[in-house]
Amino acid sequence: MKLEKLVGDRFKERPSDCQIDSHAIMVRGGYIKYVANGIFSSYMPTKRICRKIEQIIREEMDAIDGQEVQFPVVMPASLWEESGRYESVGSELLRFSDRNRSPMVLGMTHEEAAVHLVREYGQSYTKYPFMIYQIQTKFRDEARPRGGLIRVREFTMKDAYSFHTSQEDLEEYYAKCHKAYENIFRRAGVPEVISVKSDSGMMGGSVSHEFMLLTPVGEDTIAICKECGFSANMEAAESIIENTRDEVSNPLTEVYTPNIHTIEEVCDFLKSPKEKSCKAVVYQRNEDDSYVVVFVRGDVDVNETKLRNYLGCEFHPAVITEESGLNPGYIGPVGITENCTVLFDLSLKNTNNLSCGANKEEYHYTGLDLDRDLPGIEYHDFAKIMEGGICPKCGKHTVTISRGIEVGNIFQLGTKYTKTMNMTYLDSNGEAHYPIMGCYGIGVGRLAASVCEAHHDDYGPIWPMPIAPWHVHICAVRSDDADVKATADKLYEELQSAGAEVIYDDRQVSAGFMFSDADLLGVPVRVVISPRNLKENVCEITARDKSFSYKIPVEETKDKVLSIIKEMLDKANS
RNA sequence: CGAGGUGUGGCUCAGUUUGGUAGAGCGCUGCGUUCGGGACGCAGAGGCCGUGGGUUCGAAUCCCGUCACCUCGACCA
Repeated sequence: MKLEKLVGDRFKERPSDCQIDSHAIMVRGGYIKYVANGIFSSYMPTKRICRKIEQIIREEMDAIDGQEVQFPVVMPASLWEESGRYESVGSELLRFSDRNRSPMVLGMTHEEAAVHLVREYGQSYTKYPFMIYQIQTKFRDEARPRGGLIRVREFTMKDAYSFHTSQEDLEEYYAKCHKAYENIFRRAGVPEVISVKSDSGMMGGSVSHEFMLLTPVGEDTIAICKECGFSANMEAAESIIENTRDEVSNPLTEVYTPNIHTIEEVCDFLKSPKEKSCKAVVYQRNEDDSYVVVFVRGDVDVNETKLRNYLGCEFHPAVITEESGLNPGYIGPVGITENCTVLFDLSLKNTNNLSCGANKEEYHYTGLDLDRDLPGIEYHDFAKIMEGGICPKCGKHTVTISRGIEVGNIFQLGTKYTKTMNMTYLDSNGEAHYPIMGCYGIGVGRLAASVCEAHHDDYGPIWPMPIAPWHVHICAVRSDDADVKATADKLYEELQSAGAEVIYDDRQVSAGFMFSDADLLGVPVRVVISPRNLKENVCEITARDKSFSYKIPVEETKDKVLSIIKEMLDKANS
C-alpha cells in the first residue's frame, strides 16, 4: 500500500473534544471519523487492526470447539419479550417499528437470539455441550458515550454462548474459555490484560470475570493484591476491616457540637481519628423514596453495588426532607427514626468508643459501643475496598487500586434464559431439564482503542506486531533522488512478495512530515531510505517503540526486516 | 435525567463585553526555492458564524426558543 493513496487525513493539532489520548490519536491519525454521538466510521488502518484482532479471536474460539454463526442485528421485540428483557432493559435497548408497525429492537446482546437458534437442536442431552459465537455489530443506546472508540453506541463485538447439561461441565468449559481469552490478549500483543472477579449485574448468574487493560483513563476501578495476585472489580471486591476494641468502653455521652456536620469536622472537633467514628450515608429507594441509612466506619466509603445487591432494588443519594425525621449532619444509630431501613457495615463490628450523630440538632455522641448500645444488630459488607486494605485472599495489607478498561468478560449465566425462553432437553432417563449457559464477550474496537491507549507516545500509537495495520513502513526520504526511489521501490516489491505487509511512503515531502505520519500510523518497524544512508550503502531499520535502530547494508535489508517481523510475531505467540 | 461549558472554512481558534463590509494559523490548489523530525515565498479556492424566530436602518455580536457536542454526576448485558 502506498501511503500517498491511503484514504484519511492525518493532522497536527489535537482535536479539542478529545479527552483521552487514544481518541485524539485515532482522529489525528486518520483511523476514525466522527459521525454522530457514539458512532464512528473507520478508515483502513482501523479496519485492518480490527480484522487481525478478529482473526485471533476466531482461531482461539475455534480451538475450544466454538462454531461461528451469525445472529440478526434487527430482531422482533417478541423475541425479547420471551426473556422478559423487552421490559426490564432500559433505554439502551433501541426500540423501533418496522413498516408493518411491528415492534423491533436493535441487538445489544444476543442471548435471546442464541437460545432461539439452538432451541430445537438442543432437545437431546447427546448434543451437549456446544458453543456458538459471532463477531458482529451491536448497538447500545448508551447515555454517555465517551473516549472515542472506548465507549460507543455502535461497535463490533465477539459474543459467544455455551450450553451445558451440568454446572460442572459449564465450569470446566468456563475455565477453558478463560484460558482462551488469555491466549487472545497475549497474541494480540497485550499480555498485560488481567482477569478480575466481577459483579454479575443484570445479566444474572453467579460467577463472572472481566478482562481489564490497566490504564489510568479506564472507566472501571480494580482492586489488586500485589502479594498473591488476587484481583477484583471494585464493585465486587470484598472489604475486610479488622478492628480492635479499646480496653475500656466509655459511656455513651452527648456532646454539644455546634455547626459541625461532616465526619472531618466532627473528628477535628473531638480530636479523634476517623476510624473512631461512625458515619451515616443516606439513600432513597427509587420505587417509593423510602430512606435507607447505611452506617460505616468514618474512613470507609459505601460500595453502592453491594448495597444494590443487598436491597434488590434501585436507589439514589437521598434528598433529606424535614418529614423524614432525619437530622442531616447529626444522624447516628442510637435513637434514629423508625421511618427508615438501618444497615450496618462490617467495618463497625467489634468497635467501641466511636463518635456518631445523636439524631438531634447540634449534638453528637462519643463512646458509642454498638454491641453494648444496640445489641443484636447484624453487620453486612457494604464497604468499598481501600488502597492498602486487607486482601480477601491472602489477608495482608497489600491491596492496590487501579483503573482499567474492560475489554472482555465471561459469565456463568445459569438457566436464566433457557428457563424464560423454555428451552429444554431430555436426559438419558427421559426427564426434561433446562440447559445451563455461559456467555463470553470481547469488544473488538474497544480492544484496539485500549491497546492504543496503553501503548502510545506523544507522537502516536505503538501497535504490537500481531495487530499492527502493517508490518513495516518504508520511508523514502528524497524520493526525487533516482537511487533512493529505485532502492525503495525494489525493497517494497521484495518485501511484499515475501509476504510482509508494507506501507510505502514515496511522497515528495520533507523528512519531518514523513516521520510524523509514520509515527501516527504506529507501524512497529520502519525502514528509512535516503541519499545520506545510500552514500554508506545502508538502510536504516528502527523500531516504533525505539527498542532498536540498525544500519544494515542495502542488500541485506529485506532479510533483516523479515526476520525482525517474524521475531516480533513469534514473541507474542510464545 | 441533573449541573456546567462550547457551537465561526477540513482542523485549532480570535472576533461577541460596547451591533456597522467575516479574520489568523494549520490543511487544500498552482508556481518557484528548499529537503533527516510537521520548511519558505508568491498567487488562489473555501464560511447563510449550529438552527428557528424576534429586536434593529443594520445581528456572528442583543433577546426568546431549539438542536448538537464536551465535561462532571446518575445509568451501563
